Amino acid sequence: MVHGLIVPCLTLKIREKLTWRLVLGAYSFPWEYDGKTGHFVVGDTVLVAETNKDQVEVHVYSLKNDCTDIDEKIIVSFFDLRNSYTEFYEKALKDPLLSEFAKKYYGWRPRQSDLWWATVIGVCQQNASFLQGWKMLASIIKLYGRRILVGNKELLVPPTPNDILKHPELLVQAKTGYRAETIMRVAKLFVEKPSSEIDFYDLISIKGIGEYTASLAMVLARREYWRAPIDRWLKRIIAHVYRVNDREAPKIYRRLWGNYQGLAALATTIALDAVPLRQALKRIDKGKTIPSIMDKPTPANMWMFTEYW
DNA sequence: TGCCAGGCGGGGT
DNA sequence: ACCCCGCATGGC
Repeated sequence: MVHGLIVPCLTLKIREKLTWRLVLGAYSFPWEYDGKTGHFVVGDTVLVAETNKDQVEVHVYSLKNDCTDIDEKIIVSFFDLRNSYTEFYEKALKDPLLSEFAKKYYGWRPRQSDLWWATVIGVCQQNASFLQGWKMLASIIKLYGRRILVGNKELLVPPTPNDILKHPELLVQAKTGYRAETIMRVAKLFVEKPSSEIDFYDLISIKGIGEYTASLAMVLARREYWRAPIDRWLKRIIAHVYRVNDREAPKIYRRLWGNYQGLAALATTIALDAVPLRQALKRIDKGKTIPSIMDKPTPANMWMFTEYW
């Protein structure tokens, strides 16, 4: 149990209309988003985003009892407010798979992740379903038990690389299986080298991290949207939608999405509720290409399912 | 029960 | 460059 000392530093009213419900809610646990307010730990700060209709106010709190060096850039960067994403959405509106999603959620973009945790997210997605992977992540968070109190809200926070190295046995308890060894090697890298100096090649040279995982991490943490985290799931979907061989899928995706392959890949997982491949292909054939599952967790609604995590 | 699921690496050809 | 297999685990 860790309680940081929380100090309010600044508040910013945001003008951009971003389909905030999805910006704050996609891939969020219940302790991060409750349908109205988002709580996100960003480095040594906590961002609290309060929505009121389509108005949003973001408060930045310091975990270090010190507001020096804290400015609006943290918020701008976290939500990528400097970029409008129009080029992506122009493409998406014309795409057979993403047009409905783009129409309904125009302006959505991923929040910026911490590179360390983004890499763990990637590892937990390896050879596992959406639900299995995110259960692992929730289990890791709960077992290591880092918490921050913001007002009367208790935030659960992912373990640090040092936490992992100190208690590696909890990874097995979290049902990560053979991924535990990989996560430990990742933790070791992040202890040895400052996160800001770690790049794609550092990640991919770790045993257990391949192109998919490293690409996903760089998409989530660095917004390197030109990278293509194409797994078996997306490869088959691409082949199905654009009527090409599996083998040609990466080439076609690059041609179609160019600098936005990573963004398109993430949007696709949300649009199809990350259902397993067979179901995903059926959904595409039926034209159900926006989030629609309500009775179990999906990328779009996982914040509603307290009992699953 | 056995097999699959958002990968990966090692060992074959 | 390919192809193939094993790998922890949970869910069906």
